[in-house]
Formats: sequence, structure tokens, C-alpha cells
Amino acid sequence: MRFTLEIDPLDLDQTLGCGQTFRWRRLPDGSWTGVLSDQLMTVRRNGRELHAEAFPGGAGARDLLAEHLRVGDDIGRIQRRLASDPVLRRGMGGLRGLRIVKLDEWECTVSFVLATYANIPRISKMIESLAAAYGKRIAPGIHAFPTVGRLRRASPGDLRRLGLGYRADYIHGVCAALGEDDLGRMKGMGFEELRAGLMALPGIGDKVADCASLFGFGRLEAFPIDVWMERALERLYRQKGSHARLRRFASERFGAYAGYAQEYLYYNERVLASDGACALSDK
DNA sequence: GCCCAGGAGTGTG
DNA sequence: CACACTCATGGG
Repeated sequence: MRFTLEIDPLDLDQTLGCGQTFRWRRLPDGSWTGVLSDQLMTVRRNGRELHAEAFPGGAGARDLLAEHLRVGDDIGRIQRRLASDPVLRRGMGGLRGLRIVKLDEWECTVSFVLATYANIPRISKMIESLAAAYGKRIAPGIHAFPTVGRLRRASPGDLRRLGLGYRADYIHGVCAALGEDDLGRMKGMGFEELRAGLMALPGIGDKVADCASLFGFGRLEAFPIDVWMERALERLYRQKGSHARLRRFASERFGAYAGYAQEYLYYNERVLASDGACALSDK
């Protein structure tokens, strides 16, 4: 099933390849393919339009992609709000196509538990292994992300054999701790309550809770801090200290769109700074 | 071989 | 609050 989505601005390479989401793959022609819920999606940008193909397709496929790419986000408005910060003001124009992604709450939570102390290629591999072993089959070699109920059947030993390492015990513990609709009820919580609820789960500290809040629950005020963000905050803002202190700094400075600020800073630091091609600078 | 990775948990000053 | 240490492993 083919369809078209109007969305602008959008840079697929920046949005899908920068570590917010782990199941998209870039094809040599510049299109991207990945699994959303129970759909295999392939997308290609053409100006303001995104041409998509979904398999098996169906009524919900279009909404699924639209929600995933947050078509409702007004990037111009968000950047005008963030322009009160001089560091972002100068360089973020080049990152207008870098959109925050909206993932399924459960998939996102598990993905970022797996992301602890692993690099992005390995995170992708662990997720694909989980899907292949426990996810519903969509097409040959393509599987949906496993539901809580299916993943609950995996023992810690099973999960270790999939290459998860010590994360196997965390995933097992999260499955055991969650009732069927616990995450569903958390959608209605305020940010701090949601964050505390997530951090009550095994393997979820403040970084993972903020990633799940931002990319899974769609809370744009969340500001995940990892080693790249520590580097960016020190290099561009001369800010050091505990994560609690850095989060307060970010909250006061970036407000309701801290998540977008974080993504710009993260992308700039991880992808561009190593090439000396920074979009953002403190000068 | 070496270094590091979108950290968390626990224990100690 | 800060720091130290362990956890297990593969990708570049």
C-alpha cells in the first residue's frame, strides 16, 4: 500500500539515523525502511512530500507514520521559542529537518534500557534479535517489536543468549514488574510523576527515564543527559556538575521544548563536532 | 589488541 | 552531594 504524507521540514538522515530510534535502515538510494508497530515501512522524501509504502498496509498505516514523525510539530514555532538561546539561535537553522520522533511507549522503554553502555549499531542488533526471537512475523526476516506478554516468556538466560549481557536481567525485571496496561496508565501522568514511575523500574535511571519520556511518551520538556550531552554542555555553555544540576539548567534555559534543544545539541556534538563541522558554537 | 559505548545500581566518604 | 566500583560485550 502506497500513500503520501505532507511534512516539512524533514531530513530523514538526521531524524532516523541519529540514535533516537533504532529500527530504521538507510538504503543506498537514500530512502529508509523500518518497522512501525506491525507495519514494514519504506519512505522517501520528495520536497515537502514523503512517499511511503507500507506492508501489509491498511487503514492505520498512514496515521502510524504521521504520529511517528510528529507531523503536528511546528518546527518554525519551536525554533523561534528556542532562539532566545544564543548558542542555538545561530546554528539550529541547519538542523530544521531534525525532528523528534514518537515511538511506541513500550518499545521505547525497552530500547533505551538496552541502550545503556552500548553503541548505536549494537543497540540496533539487540533489538532486532529480540524482535526475531519474540516478535510477531510481518514478512520474511521482518518482525514486529515483541509485546510485553510475549517478552515475559523469555528467561534471563534466554535473553543473555541473544547478546544482551547484563541488560538481560533488567529486561526480565521490567517485564515482571509491568502489568498489561501500566505504561498505558502512565500516559496520563504529569512529567515528574511519569519520570518517577519509570525510574521505579529496574534498569531505568534518569537518562533512560528521560529518553522514554521524550521519545516514547512524547514529553518535549524532557532533556536526557548522556556523555555526549555532558560534553556539549561543558563545551558550549561551560556547565558542569551533577545530572540533576544540568537538567535544571536545561529546564530553565529551554523550557517546554528542551527535548528539541537536546536533540540539536546531541546531533551537533556527536555527528558534527567530530568532523569539525559544528552548526552550533558559543562564539 | 585497544577503546568506548545515548548507564544503572550499590556502596562509601 | 560527590566519587568509586562493578556489571558484560561487541563495534569501530
